Amino acid sequence: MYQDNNYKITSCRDCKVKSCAAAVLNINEIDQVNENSREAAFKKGDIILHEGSMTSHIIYLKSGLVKEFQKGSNDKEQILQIVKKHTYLGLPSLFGDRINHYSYAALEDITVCYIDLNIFNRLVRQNGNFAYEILVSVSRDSLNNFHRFMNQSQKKTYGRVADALLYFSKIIYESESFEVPFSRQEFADLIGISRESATRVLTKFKEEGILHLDGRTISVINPDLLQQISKNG
Amino acid sequence: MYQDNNYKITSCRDCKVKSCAAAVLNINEIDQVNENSREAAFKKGDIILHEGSMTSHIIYLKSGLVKEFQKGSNDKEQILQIVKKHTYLGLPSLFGDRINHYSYAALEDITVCYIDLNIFNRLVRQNGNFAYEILVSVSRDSLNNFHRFMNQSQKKTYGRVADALLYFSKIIYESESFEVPFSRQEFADLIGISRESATRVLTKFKEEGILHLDGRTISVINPDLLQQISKNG
DNA sequence: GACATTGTGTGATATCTGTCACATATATTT
DNA sequence: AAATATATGTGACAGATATCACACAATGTC
Repeated sequence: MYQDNNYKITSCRDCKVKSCAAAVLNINEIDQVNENSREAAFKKGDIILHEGSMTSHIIYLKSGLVKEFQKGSNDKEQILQIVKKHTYLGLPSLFGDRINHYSYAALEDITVCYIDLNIFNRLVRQNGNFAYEILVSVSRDSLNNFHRFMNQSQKKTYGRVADALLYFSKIIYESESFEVPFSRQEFADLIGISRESATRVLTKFKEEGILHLDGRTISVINPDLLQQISKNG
Repeated sequence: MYQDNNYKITSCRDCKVKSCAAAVLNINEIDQVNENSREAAFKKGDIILHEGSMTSHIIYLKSGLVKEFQKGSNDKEQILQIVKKHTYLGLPSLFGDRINHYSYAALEDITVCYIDLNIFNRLVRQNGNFAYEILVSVSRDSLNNFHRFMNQSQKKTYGRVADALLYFSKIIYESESFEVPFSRQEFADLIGISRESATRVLTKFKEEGILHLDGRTISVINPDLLQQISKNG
């Protein structure tokens, strides 16, 4: 569903997102970004970036939720993380081989900014505070990947499901009740188990009074117990 | 086994490791580092950093091999990666909460440099090229964690063992024949399987003529087949 | 060299989890 | 509203892998 206003140019000076580059850039630098960036809107389900593609622009997520994923060699989709607004997408790829290692898809209607790669690189080298911000961001990404790795490596199905629920509850939605933006299959892909196993564990948790289930809406009743299950594998 | 010359002060100006900070720092900056850093030697098996400790200094690995690991909640050791010389240890932790998330142990006799954290941070903000180098390093780390995660998530035992062998052969030792610096238990910890499974897969590979085994020395005979096994899970 | 300690190989078994099969529920289209 | 497609729940089963148990080898210690 392509729409005409999909690509509209706005001014970075007027951008209300103060957490982005603007916070540590001076007027001059912001204008540089402004002249070499554009805003774009995506509809729920749209693919923003496809793994394997070359990086030409940095993408900054202005609003909405995005899933970061990859298709394994066996064509199984593995979801790496859910990206919240005010985050740059795919930074590690930029400072590596410049090939995007992940795909990104919109989980809801979103807006992003495309920033020219050369400008971005120049700013990193020019503005130490900006570089530091980016370093913090990439570091967070690294630790996230590490966390996922440990989860996968040391936890069994129950622990992983518990972990995913806490992830949604505490980090993504910051609420005990939330609607998972995924089908059961996608939820399973997120934690690397089969759809059937995901279903079974969720109903088990429901039976044990740990949570309420109503379609894709989940209410965590006993987060402490979830925490314990997550911890003990 | 503590020894007197464990901590000896040398000059960064004279440091022969040109790949480190020195490459992108000017004389003035190098002197700053020099005044706030020191060299140290560790014996094989020594712990260099313990997970959970606060970060006060950056550690640069000058020579030798180091294993990066973490003990899970179930006390099971998970080895994250083998770190080669000319690498900073634990960067992501520095730009995050400043708590070391990993432990590091020397796999052989090594030397490291301790660099004052404040100096390091100042340099990042001051020298864009230095910041960029660090960004590349952290990005590599992030992608490595991601790679490990995908391996864990999508591969079964055989694929993981094959992958580990290729890792040793191609990345760590760059040779078909090498002595694994690990016990079978540690080798298993590296890829997140049981000791017994590790043994079984290795002997299976031996029977199939993929490799030679002589204690901890492994010779890869058929790397192509290993590659295929790794790829197909 | 004898002993203790630690590491390694290998079989038997239990458990966990993916796969298949199908019923039911929900969403979408006509 | 009926029909079709898609998503979800649930049982039966097979296969993979951890665990347990123990024999044997290697290594370190006295």
